[in-house]
Amino acid sequence: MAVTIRDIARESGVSRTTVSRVINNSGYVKEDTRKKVEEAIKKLNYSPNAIARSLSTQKTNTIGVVVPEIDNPFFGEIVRGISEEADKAGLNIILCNTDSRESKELEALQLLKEQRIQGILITPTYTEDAHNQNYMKTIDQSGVPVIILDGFVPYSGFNSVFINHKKGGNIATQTLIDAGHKKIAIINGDMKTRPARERYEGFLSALDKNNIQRNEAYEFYADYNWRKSYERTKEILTMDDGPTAVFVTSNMMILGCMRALNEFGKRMPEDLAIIGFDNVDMLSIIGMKVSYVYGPSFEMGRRGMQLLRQVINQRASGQMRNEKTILTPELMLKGSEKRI
Amino acid sequence: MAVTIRDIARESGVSRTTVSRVINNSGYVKEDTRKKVEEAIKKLNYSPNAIARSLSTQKTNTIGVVVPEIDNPFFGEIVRGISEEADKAGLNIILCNTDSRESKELEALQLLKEQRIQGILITPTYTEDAHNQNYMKTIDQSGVPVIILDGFVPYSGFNSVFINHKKGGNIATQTLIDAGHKKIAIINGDMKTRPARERYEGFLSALDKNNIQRNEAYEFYADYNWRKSYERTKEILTMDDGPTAVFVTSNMMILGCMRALNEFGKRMPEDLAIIGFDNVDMLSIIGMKVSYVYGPSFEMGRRGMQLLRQVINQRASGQMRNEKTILTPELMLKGSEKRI
DNA sequence: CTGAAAGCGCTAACAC
DNA sequence: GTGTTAGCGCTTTCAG
Repeated sequence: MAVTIRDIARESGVSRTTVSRVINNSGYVKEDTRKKVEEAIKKLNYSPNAIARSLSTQKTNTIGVVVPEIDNPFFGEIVRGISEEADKAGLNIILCNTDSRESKELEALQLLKEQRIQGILITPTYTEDAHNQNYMKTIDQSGVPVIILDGFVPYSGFNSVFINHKKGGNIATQTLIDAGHKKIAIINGDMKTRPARERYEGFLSALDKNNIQRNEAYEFYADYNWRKSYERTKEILTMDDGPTAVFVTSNMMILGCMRALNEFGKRMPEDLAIIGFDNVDMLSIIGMKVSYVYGPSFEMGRRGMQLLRQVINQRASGQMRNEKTILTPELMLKGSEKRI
Repeated sequence: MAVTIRDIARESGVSRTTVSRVINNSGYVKEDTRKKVEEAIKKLNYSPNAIARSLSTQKTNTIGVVVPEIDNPFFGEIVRGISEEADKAGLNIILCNTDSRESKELEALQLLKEQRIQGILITPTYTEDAHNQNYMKTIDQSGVPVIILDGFVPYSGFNSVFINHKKGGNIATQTLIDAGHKKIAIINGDMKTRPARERYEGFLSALDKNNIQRNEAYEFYADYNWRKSYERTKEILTMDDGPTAVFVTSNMMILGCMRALNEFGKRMPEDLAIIGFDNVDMLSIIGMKVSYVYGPSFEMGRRGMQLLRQVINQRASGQMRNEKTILTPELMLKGSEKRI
């Protein structure tokens, strides 16, 4: 059915070996024969079979990417970063979306293993039990490098790229302090997750450094969920002796916060100063100038892919180091953090 | 290096064929031998080589997905829809992101062809010249079904899934009319693109049906760009005898429109009634209740994948029909369309 | 410079 | 029920 290297060989009157040579630009081949072969290729509209090649060379030039929700721009940006870097290296991407479900994550891992990919980049779903993690460990040790992107605490044994959430939390909080605030609240995500814990640490360390007493009444949790953040913000707005500023630690939660402000007819920073985390540039577009600390998702994808390539090469030369890349978030000031 | 079917055969004292049978659950195999084989598989931690299988069966169980910008949630949702449906059918996805560049689109197509994927789902980049389109035609005719998602006018010969943009434009405009508006503007995207053209048609047809005179002074273009839409909206707000309502035909453009309203301290629908297109639910979250016509991106992905499976089956049985699925957008009312 | 031959890991008639 | 054998389409020694 499909035209193979054999057909090209026949058509151009050479051996399959020679055809292979011109396709891969390897070894010597007389200019004349090369011409003939190339003509045959064009004539028969031949395109090499990557599957057969992979089987023969034991290299698929394919990597696996596993994310929890591809329609969240945070992950979309990661994937774009990976893709950009993968293109440069001529690597294909098999994408697996897990809907944040452990079971699908495991399936994805198994599938990728069968596809004999050269490496895996994964943003793991938060999970209490260690099953998937162990499986990833097994894969990694069996020779397929696994790179963790923005993973949770337990994933410490892997090559990985992290965002420095603690630093980010620190920057955010310090920014509020620098603007003159002393009564500072936090609306944080699920403390079982790494980003939430670390952002919280950064928050505390900034308070501490500035000799501001920690106030538990100002510490809220909203589970990365906009509805809950909306509720928490309403609480804040109706407190006696409430905070003058609040650090809202994720993109979805800042939306809920804005909703509450709108509903109460409150303005920032006059009524409440705000600083966010993640990319909420969209709010700037519509004219709501919310300052935030940007967690570089695109960059994380790029660096993850670079790290993967590096690890592949290292292992090829028998090394087995453990690499961590840590990215520092960037402060984006828009005015919402200013002093009352 | 890696453990193969041969090792399992040796370990369990049967032939490779038998091992293959238990792996694929095909043919008869005595319960006893099955046990033995399964144990060996577990013991040696064997995982079948999908590449070898693909070569042997001439089926990769993989499809290609080509999108212009994976970090735009519109495409993220499409991919999620595809992914969900692909999982059901046990198909893998090779993802190609083109950054809206023709050249990368072509590369992606070539690459996918070499990977011997079973079909392609593509949201084509708008392009003046027909080169990529012809290439896709060639691929399609060579036996690899190509499905177009939300494509432009020229892609009429392909199996495809479209959103009924005309209907959407009509619904949006009719909604404004029903709310009592007669002076209705449109801020539209690039008229070289299919969605813009069709939404415009729908806009006109609604006016026409209600005997409202078309007013060219109320027709604006902003190229799917929020900045331009911001500028156009400012123009609208400062017009003598300006419109009382405006249909803004894309998600990014509605953001620019909101910016202008905010800046001018104008309210909707009192000062200007608004209706949007695409998914702008995020605005609702923060408390800006903008009505819109939702173009079902997730659904488009799902249906595209379903269509692909159907086409694959049809062709296997020698048929070659041309299928089009057309999805009707859904009206999401939030109040911004109400009468002055 | 070019070709013969073996092999990558698996499946699928076909025979036993 | 199970094994033998012949590929799938390509690369890669090794000879020549």
